[in-house]
Amino acid sequence: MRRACAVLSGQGFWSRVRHGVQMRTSCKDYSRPASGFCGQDAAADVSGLSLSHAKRRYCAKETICIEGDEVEAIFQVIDGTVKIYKMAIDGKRQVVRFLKAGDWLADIACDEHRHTAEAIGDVTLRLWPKSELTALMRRDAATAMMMFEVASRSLAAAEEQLLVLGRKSASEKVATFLLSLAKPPLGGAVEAALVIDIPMQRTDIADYLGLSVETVCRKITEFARCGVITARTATHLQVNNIDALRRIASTEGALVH
Amino acid sequence: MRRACAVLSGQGFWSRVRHGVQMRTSCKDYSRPASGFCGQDAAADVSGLSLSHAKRRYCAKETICIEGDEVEAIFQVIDGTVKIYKMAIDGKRQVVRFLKAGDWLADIACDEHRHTAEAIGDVTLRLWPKSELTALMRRDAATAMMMFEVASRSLAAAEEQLLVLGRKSASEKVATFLLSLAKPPLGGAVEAALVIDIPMQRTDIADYLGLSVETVCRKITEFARCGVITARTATHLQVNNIDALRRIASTEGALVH
DNA sequence: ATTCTGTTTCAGAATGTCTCACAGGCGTCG
DNA sequence: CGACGCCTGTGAGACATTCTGAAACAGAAT
Repeated sequence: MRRACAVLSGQGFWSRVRHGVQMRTSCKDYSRPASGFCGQDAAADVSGLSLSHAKRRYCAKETICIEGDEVEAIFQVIDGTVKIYKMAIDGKRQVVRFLKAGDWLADIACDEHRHTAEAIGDVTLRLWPKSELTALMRRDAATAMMMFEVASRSLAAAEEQLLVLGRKSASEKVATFLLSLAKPPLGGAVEAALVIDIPMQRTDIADYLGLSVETVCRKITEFARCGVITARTATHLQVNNIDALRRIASTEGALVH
Repeated sequence: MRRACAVLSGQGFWSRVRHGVQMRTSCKDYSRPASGFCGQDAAADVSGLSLSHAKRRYCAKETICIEGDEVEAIFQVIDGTVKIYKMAIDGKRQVVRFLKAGDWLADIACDEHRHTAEAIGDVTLRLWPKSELTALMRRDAATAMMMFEVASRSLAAAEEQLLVLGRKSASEKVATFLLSLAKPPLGGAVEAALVIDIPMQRTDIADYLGLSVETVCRKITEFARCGVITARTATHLQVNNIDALRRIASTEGALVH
């Protein structure tokens, strides 16, 4: 049903990257300033690896890698948001997670990508050839340790999401999701008049939370009606009462019934 | 509601382990032969670590570690099954995964346990002090690499489970679960007259699949009525038609209805 | 400005799952 | 031995969410 993939296979991946060839077409110009910071997390810097590695820009909706393809590269998001999803054979889709600046996609342990990655909006990535990183990990304990921590963080997030998917109601799911976006990106940013930016579409949110698009829309509208949030635009919400949102996110089943 | 935990805190953990003191009481005798193999996976052996490390037996329903407690040890399951779960503040429970022989629980990257671990039936673990393993990982790339692979495997399993929880129906969930148990433990074991052993209770399965106990029971009965499986006892099911089970597990939404 | 495409929202009907209640089997314990 | 608790299995009704189809709406392209 939704399959638009499986068009471009994994051959010649690196040559395409190095020569800057677009894997998908119809891109705009890259006039934005390139934000040069590399990861918000200190531990996210690869000590042993030269940071001069291939940076690559992807434009909105461009596919970065496809589930089932051979893993040739590991990447870290420098700027933008990437969605990672899996598809069941019957077309059902599950967004596994969203990657923000600083996050890694490190499928090194398997030969095939376990998910499809797609750019939401324009995205800048730093790419590392799998073979190179693997070799480095084998001889440099610090790098291996760092990658272990990357994997552990992903695991913690995935397990947190299991609780959300398995045991939370639609309201709780949406509230939890909004809260996860409401986290100030880095220090500062107090509670008052918190405006959150939602780069992904409602469809993606639905597939991330295991809901239908309609339910996601409805719940957001519902929160707005209660005054908990104010919808400025579809992509910008203002959180008026973050405590109420927190209550909805976790205690609903216990208190409200 | 279900909280029986938080009784025993993490202090003196290692002394209890080394002296073989039971964390919970009322245990039966340990008359079973101790199966001495360590992990079914070649990669699961820690090359640099002495295998003479503390082995510890836990009896059925004994708590191994508690969510929120300080992480003092990493363990590998030698024999038996362990369930790993998280609790929401309102008492909702989500079983994150079940650990079989050879599986690891390696929460090293964080200071606090992200989940509670509890023995299902009697269990034998091999325990490694966190500090020791961390130190070894820092100086031995092979160990760090191995732990990275352990974390990656867990991540792959968790992400697979996200798809199950988020996008599968009750029938699909239960069928998928039964199939995961039906995997022959190690080579051999052909299709014909496959009998699967279910060590965990219906409640645990329900909390693993994000269903109610009743639904789990109902679906298993349903499969039995269709002749796909035969229920010998509650803990032993015979799979008569594994292909039908596979169909139910993945294509139901697409074909039927 | 106008068309086009895709997103967001809405409402009613259909359905799946949960909740609540209870019965039977089994082992434990007094 | 019977009482009790725990786990499993079953039924009927209530509820939440999805499905279906349709209508506004926005942004991009023409």
